[in-house]
Amino acid sequence: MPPRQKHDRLTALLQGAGLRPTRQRLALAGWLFDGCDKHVTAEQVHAAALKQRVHVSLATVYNTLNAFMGAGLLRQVAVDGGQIYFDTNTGDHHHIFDEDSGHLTDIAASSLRVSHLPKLPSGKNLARIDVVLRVRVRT
Amino acid sequence: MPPRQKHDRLTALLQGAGLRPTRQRLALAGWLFDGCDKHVTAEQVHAAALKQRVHVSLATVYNTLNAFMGAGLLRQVAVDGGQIYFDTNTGDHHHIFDEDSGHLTDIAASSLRVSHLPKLPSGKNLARIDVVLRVRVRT
DNA sequence: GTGATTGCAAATCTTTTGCACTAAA
DNA sequence: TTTAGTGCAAAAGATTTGCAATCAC
Repeated sequence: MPPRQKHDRLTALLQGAGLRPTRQRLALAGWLFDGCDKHVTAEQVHAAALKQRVHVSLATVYNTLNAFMGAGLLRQVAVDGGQIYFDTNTGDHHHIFDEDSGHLTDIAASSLRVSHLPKLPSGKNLARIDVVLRVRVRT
Repeated sequence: MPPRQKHDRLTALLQGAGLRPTRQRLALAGWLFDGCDKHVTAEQVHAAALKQRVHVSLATVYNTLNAFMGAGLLRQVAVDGGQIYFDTNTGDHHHIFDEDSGHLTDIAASSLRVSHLPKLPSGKNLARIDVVLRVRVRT
């Protein structure tokens, strides 16, 4: 995609989410939403920004990621207590977590089936089902 | 259960796990493994210990929880990135997570069914399946 | 006795916040 | 011009670690 068109697409994306398309947000969005699904920490996003010579402070990375989350552009995944992973795939899907490497992979919601759900607490609704297949090398 | 018998049970539990039954470990184990499944943070364990007038430092609580984890007496649950939850139920089960209150509830593995699993990365084995049903009040 | 365990404080790591400054609308 | 967003540094929260004192074996 030509740079001009890319810029316009990102600007539309951010404005559509009610976010001002600032230079920092455009840079982060350009990397996050390049079409490849990602599972990243704030630190990794910061490093990626610096690598493409865009100055963004780590605080702004956190602020931006949280803003993107609030706008529904990103999701959080919880796999280990340590740090927060942001998932650029906001569609209906699950994860494979490699316990050896700490690496996350998406799996389509349709590639597995959860059935026979138990009764939920009264007054509560199912918001989402998160499935994590934890794998590791055979011991 | 009489105190003496309880003490012996806990001592056996710790020794069986290869851990020395120190006063602190016995106190924490006595509360953690009282028969009721719990989902707790280190802070909550520390508070519970102090409430029953057992002096344990927070650092020791962490060390102990990690030792219990290594011995397979506890498990970690990841639901939100914030802090680590320790689960006293090490059996095969899943969770309901109440997004409004942050409260976790166990559900028996048999109360739901995960089928049609995708192909796993080659050389890797399925270590565990974690399912979290995220619920909240109807909006 | 000897090595594991503890307590404390300090260090580390991740994330958030306050505030003056800058940039978008 | 008006308000949202940014950068920095400092704060906050969670967890780990170094080391001397203590305890279980």
